[in-house]
Amino acid sequence: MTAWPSTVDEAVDVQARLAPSVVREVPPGFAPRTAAGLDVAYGQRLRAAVTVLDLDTLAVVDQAVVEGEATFPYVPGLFAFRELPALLEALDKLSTTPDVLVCDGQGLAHPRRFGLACHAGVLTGLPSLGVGKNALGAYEPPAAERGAWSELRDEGEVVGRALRTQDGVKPVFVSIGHRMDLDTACELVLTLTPRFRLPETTRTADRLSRG
DNA sequence: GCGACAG
DNA sequence: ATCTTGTCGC
Repeated sequence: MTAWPSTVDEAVDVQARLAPSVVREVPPGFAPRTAAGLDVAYGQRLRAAVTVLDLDTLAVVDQAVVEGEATFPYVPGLFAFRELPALLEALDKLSTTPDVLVCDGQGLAHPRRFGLACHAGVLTGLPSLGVGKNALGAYEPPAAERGAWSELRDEGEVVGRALRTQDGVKPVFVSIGHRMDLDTACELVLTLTPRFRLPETTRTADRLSRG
């Protein structure tokens, strides 16, 4: 439907126009049974992968891969325009609809409050959240135990959390995408990290994207 | 002006 | 993101 922008200015405009659509709360009775992991790998071409995990067993119950050309350069703050087109195609190829999208990157923790996770959520209408390996905003290191967290702030505003998913390892940076709240997002991330720093959704999608 | 800057 | 071997630790 909507064409993807090809310039930085157009992309920034798209973010400004879509940002007000973000819903910062979970749908009534939200009780996700599956979660999707989204990731993209780059080689000669890009490979977008989506895996769908059962939240009880963390087993992969569905997956899809799409290959394509990178149509937008990597520009901090405009990450979604590089990865989202292919990721949406992969989501379309799934035989099931996941209850929540777990994105590899930021959601609300973004200069214009519209990172990849927000963009993915708004365009699909699905609840979503972002888990970044690096932060955009400022934070104080959370306590060393798994489950400990501290606020991620940008320009004085709380935009996410630095969440420790394993004892003594670097925290991940969680922010809401769409139809989501921070408590629920962190709860989900902890469910998805029984053993490693990164969510199983991200890990399985990452493996799939590399073949 | 300079550095920092999700993946 | 990607270029890349061995190595330390559970």
